[in-house]
Amino acid sequence: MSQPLYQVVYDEIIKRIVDGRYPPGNMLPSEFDLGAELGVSQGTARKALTELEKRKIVERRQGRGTFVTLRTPENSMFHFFRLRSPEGEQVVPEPGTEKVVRRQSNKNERGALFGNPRSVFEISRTRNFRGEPLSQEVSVVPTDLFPGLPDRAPLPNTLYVLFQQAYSCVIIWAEDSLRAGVMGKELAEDLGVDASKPVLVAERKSYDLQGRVVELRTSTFITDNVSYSVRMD
Amino acid sequence: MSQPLYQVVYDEIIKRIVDGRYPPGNMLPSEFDLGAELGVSQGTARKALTELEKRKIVERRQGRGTFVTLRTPENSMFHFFRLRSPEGEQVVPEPGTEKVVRRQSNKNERGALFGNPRSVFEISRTRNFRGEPLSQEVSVVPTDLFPGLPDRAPLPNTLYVLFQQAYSCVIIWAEDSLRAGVMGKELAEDLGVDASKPVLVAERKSYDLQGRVVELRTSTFITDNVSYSVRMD
DNA sequence: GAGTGGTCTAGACCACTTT
DNA sequence: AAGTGGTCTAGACCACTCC
Repeated sequence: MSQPLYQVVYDEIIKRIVDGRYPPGNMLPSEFDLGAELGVSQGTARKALTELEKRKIVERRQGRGTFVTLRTPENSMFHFFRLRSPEGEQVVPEPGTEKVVRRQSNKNERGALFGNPRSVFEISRTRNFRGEPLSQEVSVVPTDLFPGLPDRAPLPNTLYVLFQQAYSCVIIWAEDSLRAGVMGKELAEDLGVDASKPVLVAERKSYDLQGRVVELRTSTFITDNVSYSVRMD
Repeated sequence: MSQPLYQVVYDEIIKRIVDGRYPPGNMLPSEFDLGAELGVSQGTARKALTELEKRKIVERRQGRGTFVTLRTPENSMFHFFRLRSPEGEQVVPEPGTEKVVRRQSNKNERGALFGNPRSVFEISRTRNFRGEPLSQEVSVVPTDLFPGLPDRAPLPNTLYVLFQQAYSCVIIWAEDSLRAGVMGKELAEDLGVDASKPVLVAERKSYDLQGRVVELRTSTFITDNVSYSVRMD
């Protein structure tokens, strides 16, 4: 066989999630039913489901069933927002300002984003933590994938929840590139801090279920009271 | 049963690696032999081995066998050194200066490191990339775990290879806490750059096979020509 | 050809959740 | 009690590596 059977089952389930047959939060058929339907044994269906669980595409609970993962503010924060307080706790930032504009993409954005879009939405937001300025985040997404997005302002704290629930676009992984920099004059005014302040700059590419790059994000963090936590294993 | 059988098998294999019965690079018994010896089926032995492979404790290759992972400069770099060039390639730094001293631990180190050591080695090193200063790294390890370490100077580029091969201490995961900062006067002199330069500071805790914190490391990176890459999934 | 890991099956029983 | 995922077994065959 060119492709393992469990891979075929895996792909088929992804397809059904993408096309809406298994909507977010819904229960999938049992291992036996899925196996019977697709003509494989329970063990093979199980292996596909285990793989899907590892990538957090489904959630399984003994005695209950297997469910399509529903992005919530909690799990979205936990997976994609890596700031921790000095005590090691997850930082839950307070929303600050927000601005959404439609504009032409630049060459870099056009090359990186799915569909080489000429038109993008730019979502700029600031956040605070314990009353102090914490960050600015600028997300750039293709307008094609997210029609009417500016009308939804104010946007939720966690964009990826909106992407899944309103646009059936599920971010499953992302890559950050981190550098040190200085705040800069423009941003310093926005956040009300000194322009020479050192900041942590994170450039992110976000990938969805179908492997498409659907968001480019540049985050600027003030790391006086928080740190960006990375686990390597 | 209180503990799954495959977990018992997993723990037993770890034990055998730690006590030297399965030395680094050596081949383990086959799934069948391992199962027979421990009184479980091949499938159960397999599940334990798969778990060990996921955590990179063993490597498996079809037709060859299962081997205790041997830390090499290559895989050590790949797993624990996250700097990438602008083109996205792994950065291979050039060694700079090196200094190893024995000193008393401070309260923080004593509390965090395994065995609450009063005596530690401090390994300070600088690195360059493409001829430019890149980083300073200061590692702190208990003297008890690494006797005679200063005599081994110059140390290899990748400490973790030495830890495994000379001290049977296998680092399997680590956690970095990242912040932005400024270089500072002292370090600026060492590296020959401006003291006000923004830098990326990474504080690391490294854990070995037995779950012990065996190293605290503070790295200071100049991110003019590199970025610290993080994959979230 | 012998030995290894990789895939797949069929069936059993356990642990947990819901009705 | 019924239905789910979790563990475990025994056995088959395939794909790959090495001798």
